[in-house]
Amino acid sequence: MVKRPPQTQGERSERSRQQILDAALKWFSHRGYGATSVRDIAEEAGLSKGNVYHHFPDKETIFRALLDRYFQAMSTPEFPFNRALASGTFPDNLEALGRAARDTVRDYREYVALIYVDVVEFDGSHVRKFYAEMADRFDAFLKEHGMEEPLKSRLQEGLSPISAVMLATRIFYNYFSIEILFGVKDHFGKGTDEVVHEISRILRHGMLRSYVP
Amino acid sequence: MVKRPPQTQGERSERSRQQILDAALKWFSHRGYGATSVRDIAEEAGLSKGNVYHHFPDKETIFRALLDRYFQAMSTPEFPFNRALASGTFPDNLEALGRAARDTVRDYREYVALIYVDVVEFDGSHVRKFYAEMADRFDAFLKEHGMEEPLKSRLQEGLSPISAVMLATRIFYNYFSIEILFGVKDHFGKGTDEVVHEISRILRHGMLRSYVP
DNA sequence: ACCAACAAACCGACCGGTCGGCCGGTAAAT
DNA sequence: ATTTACCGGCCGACCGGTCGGTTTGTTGGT
Repeated sequence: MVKRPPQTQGERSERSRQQILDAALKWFSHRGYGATSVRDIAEEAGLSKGNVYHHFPDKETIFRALLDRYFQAMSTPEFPFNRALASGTFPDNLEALGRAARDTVRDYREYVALIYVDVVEFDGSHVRKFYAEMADRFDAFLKEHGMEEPLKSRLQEGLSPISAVMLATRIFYNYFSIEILFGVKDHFGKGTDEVVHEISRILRHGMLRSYVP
Repeated sequence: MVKRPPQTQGERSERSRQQILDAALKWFSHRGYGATSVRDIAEEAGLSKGNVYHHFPDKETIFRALLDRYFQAMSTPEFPFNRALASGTFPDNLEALGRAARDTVRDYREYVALIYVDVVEFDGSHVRKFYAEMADRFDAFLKEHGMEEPLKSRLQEGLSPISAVMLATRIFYNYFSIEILFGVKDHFGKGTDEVVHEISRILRHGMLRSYVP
């Protein structure tokens, strides 16, 4: 006697919803929004087109739901990059942040592609808020973890902790976006680990030889 | 008696070609490849759809021609960023490079959007080569301008000039892509000029206070 | 009995690409 | 200098097929 899960209506409904979102993520991230048809999504999800419209009012709502999924995931403490940021002392953990950025882009590459889709086809209207609030989120994060003051005392005179963290975050995310999304291995002309180490060194101590003032 | 330019066939043909490319750039960069119709392009160019197919064998060739246009422009010495790189001493001219990156993204924002389109809808197949060869291009550029050795002697032990230039280039381009393409002003939480200055400082001397070893 | 979950038929608009043919510029033949 | 033959630029109709969204109807859990 197999234990058939009874599967209530609510469970079935939620399951279909997620199937639709998963299918839409796959298509939107590989063909863009406008070129993806609701038929493609329905077929990929194993449901009828009518059913898709039963769960979502229209195509754009599906797209927005996917970006919400992503931004919500990025805001939890369990998010790999946030874990890396919280578990070490910045900027001593720059190499770990680099690896976390790589893992993030690798695991969420389809969502990152969605950002490009939004910038092109929606003028960035769905992602703008997220990027505009990024600095404030890092600020709150540093304060919550009691990192701001100790970090500030280690930084160069007049350098804000937020700028330092933002800079490191952006360069690592950008590097691995090109490696993973663009499909370009070693575009700095050398291996990934070496690049992460070199970037970390430069961010910590600069590219110029130290000079005695 | 108005001096009507006689306009030979060849001139007319070239003019139509450019009108098609300009129209295609506008649509591809705002709606993506798949969601842009050849009718849109023809209408925007003031030509018939049949005529578009007289000048280009198919839709994808138009897209490729646009990316070629862009990459060709970026490879000339007259390109603003290349001029800035050639006209100062790296990394003393980081602020100038930052401004050149801003001007570039501003002037070529539609082409930058095309890169996102290619990554999403063509898996990056048309832009991959350009990014894969970027480090080599910078290497050749530095050698041609006799910058490599003097720069190397100023850099930290074991730091390659290419990595230094690549890092600076990527972070500035990325910063202004978010500002201009994503439409997010001051996403580091402070004004643009200040960010460029802060990034330049960090790249040159690091974020950490100097220490006596 | 009722309503959520689903499928399928359907709508008008639009898709990329092709086609036949018109028209004016170009050049060889006269 | 004129005629004639040709060619490239160009147009609009047309092809089979697909689009986002709606409507209608069936099924099955509650």
